[in-house]
Amino acid sequence: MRSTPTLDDVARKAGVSTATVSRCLNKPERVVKETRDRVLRAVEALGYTPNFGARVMAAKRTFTIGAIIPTMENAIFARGIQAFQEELHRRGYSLLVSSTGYRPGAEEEQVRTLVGRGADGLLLIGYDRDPALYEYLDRQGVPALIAWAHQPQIDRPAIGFDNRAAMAELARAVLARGHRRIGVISGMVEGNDRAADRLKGIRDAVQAQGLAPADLLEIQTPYGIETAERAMETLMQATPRPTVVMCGNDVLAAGALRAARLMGLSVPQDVSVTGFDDIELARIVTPALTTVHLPHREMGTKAATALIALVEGAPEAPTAVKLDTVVTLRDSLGPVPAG
Amino acid sequence: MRSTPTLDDVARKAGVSTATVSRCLNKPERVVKETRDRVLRAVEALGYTPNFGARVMAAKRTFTIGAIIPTMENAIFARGIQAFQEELHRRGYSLLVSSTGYRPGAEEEQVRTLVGRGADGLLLIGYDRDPALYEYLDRQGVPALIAWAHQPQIDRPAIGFDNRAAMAELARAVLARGHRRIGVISGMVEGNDRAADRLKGIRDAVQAQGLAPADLLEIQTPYGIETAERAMETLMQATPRPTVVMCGNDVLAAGALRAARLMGLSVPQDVSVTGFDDIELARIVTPALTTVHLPHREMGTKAATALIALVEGAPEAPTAVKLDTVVTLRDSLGPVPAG
DNA sequence: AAGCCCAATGTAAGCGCTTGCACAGCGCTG
DNA sequence: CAGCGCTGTGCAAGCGCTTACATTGGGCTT
Repeated sequence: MRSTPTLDDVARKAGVSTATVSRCLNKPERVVKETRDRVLRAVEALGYTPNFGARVMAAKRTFTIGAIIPTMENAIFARGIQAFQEELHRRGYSLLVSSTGYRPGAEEEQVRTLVGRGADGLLLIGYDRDPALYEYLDRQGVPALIAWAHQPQIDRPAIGFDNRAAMAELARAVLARGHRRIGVISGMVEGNDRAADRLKGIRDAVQAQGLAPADLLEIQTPYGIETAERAMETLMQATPRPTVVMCGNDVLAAGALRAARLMGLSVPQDVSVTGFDDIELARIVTPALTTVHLPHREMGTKAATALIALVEGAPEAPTAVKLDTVVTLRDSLGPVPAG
Repeated sequence: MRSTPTLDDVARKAGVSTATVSRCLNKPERVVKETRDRVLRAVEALGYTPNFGARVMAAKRTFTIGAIIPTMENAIFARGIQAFQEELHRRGYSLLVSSTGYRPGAEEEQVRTLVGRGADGLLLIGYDRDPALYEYLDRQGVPALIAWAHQPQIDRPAIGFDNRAAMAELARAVLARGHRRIGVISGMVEGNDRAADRLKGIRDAVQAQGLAPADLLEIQTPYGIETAERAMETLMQATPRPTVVMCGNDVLAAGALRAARLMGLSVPQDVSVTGFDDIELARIVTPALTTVHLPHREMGTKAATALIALVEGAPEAPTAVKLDTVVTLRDSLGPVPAG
């Protein structure tokens, strides 16, 4: 049984040294065409594939990027990561994915694992994490790009959306329709700056309107249809009842919509509902969701480009990039009900 | 600047040899507790992480599994892969993901890339592919597990569902409600045995009922809400109009539902609609979808276990595993309309 | 024609880890 | 109490590749 051919085998077959073979494969321009052809023919004949481990060890590069996300089950991550992977692949990199399931502490462990595996760069979600982790990455010399968030005042390479401003804009649209009693179903904000920012955005707009914080009925709940249904039920029992429920994302909004239907409330006649993200779901539910559109695919693609630039030590360090969001009005938001 | 600690550093700090440290990490039972504790303390203190490349090279294992899926944007893959990754992580493996976007030929290239990167095993979707690819994998000694499909007559490790039987069962439920004029919106069957099997399942049931194939109005279309809407419009223009439209998956069904609404048809009074997969969507749309529930998470988890067993050369080669599916009746399927 | 430079290639030193083998020290057996 | 088998540890040889540095030899310059 002959085992997989090595560089040595190729070198011997082509009658050159291993160094030359290696150069042929990595910096072809440093080898004269004639030699190169001979080597490449030998590579072909032997069906040689470089041994990944050895290459990593010697070159200290893996052409692998790691991404740590909360979960692939949320369409927004799935979509962004999909685009990210496609672009990475186009550029010759592979993607190692890992998920935390929103478990605190899980991220740190995964960062270590991925760095240990030699990931050349990391894609991380949001800013919120132990500063020690950032130090660790700096010390290891592994560049990290923050995605799905954008905070210009923080000096870290990032690409994302201004969740706070976007949600504030949506809230203004809500206020403009006369709503003053506002229910909020937010995701858990701890360790999730996107959720926190969205909540802040609502408060910003409400305050700017001169309303008291008490006019805001806030509930925090883990993401999920069912949890949102429970939250909606609670909200609808308040007196006076909110005339609109703003949700931290579309999934929560879908749950709210469902709960409303089960309670016999029609949307938007009895109560309005808004979402955030504009995933496919938003257009499918009845009534269609008023939400904020986020260009997830564009973000994924640009994240790949930026991270590769970082990894390859591009001259100009990419900094915080903000992607535009669009408040998208659909049927789930109506004027405040009479009475 | 001190760089990353190595095995040597740990060994020196703990006052043992590198061999002992290595054993502590890999086969703890071969080291006496006292020594082990000392070593682990040193590991902790130094913040040591094994160097991946070196480990791969010495051990000839990467502890990396590759998965090639059509796209993460479909919830069924996202969910299954999420569970797959979680289990892999639990067992000390990492996941390299790659997607084909249903592009023919893309898979072969990705298989080569992943094998080149030293993936210890591969997760592939469905059976349908060039036999040369299987040969290549066999030659390279890289085990592959087929997921999301199950064909007992093919002797390959696989884990999935009997799409054909499951769809046939759903079709029988449809027929039992009196429907005889059946529209079908299927995914593209070429190179997609899941889609093909589901279509066959419908035909099986219809034939068993003694109906003519012409009673089936079939349309194939790429997966997507919009494409399904177009297909639904076409179907609804047929005379006589189908009284039920069976869709290849829930996403297509969601599109069909939407098109029906836009055409002013109510479901299930004017026309019934069924889906397949039972993703979240199915419970959210109005009316809720009658569909076939597939245990995607369970499949992902079991796939991880099975693939690791394969990789680690477990004595009993796992073979084709079939997971149970459940026809789930909801409001979108009603009796055949009168008249 | 000697001397130089440079391009093309070879030599060999690791990279950090795993693991087969050797060895020391112990408690038993006979 | 010699001899044995075990267990726990150390020694050191690679694993296959990249790359700094050394070597070679042809074409120029002067």
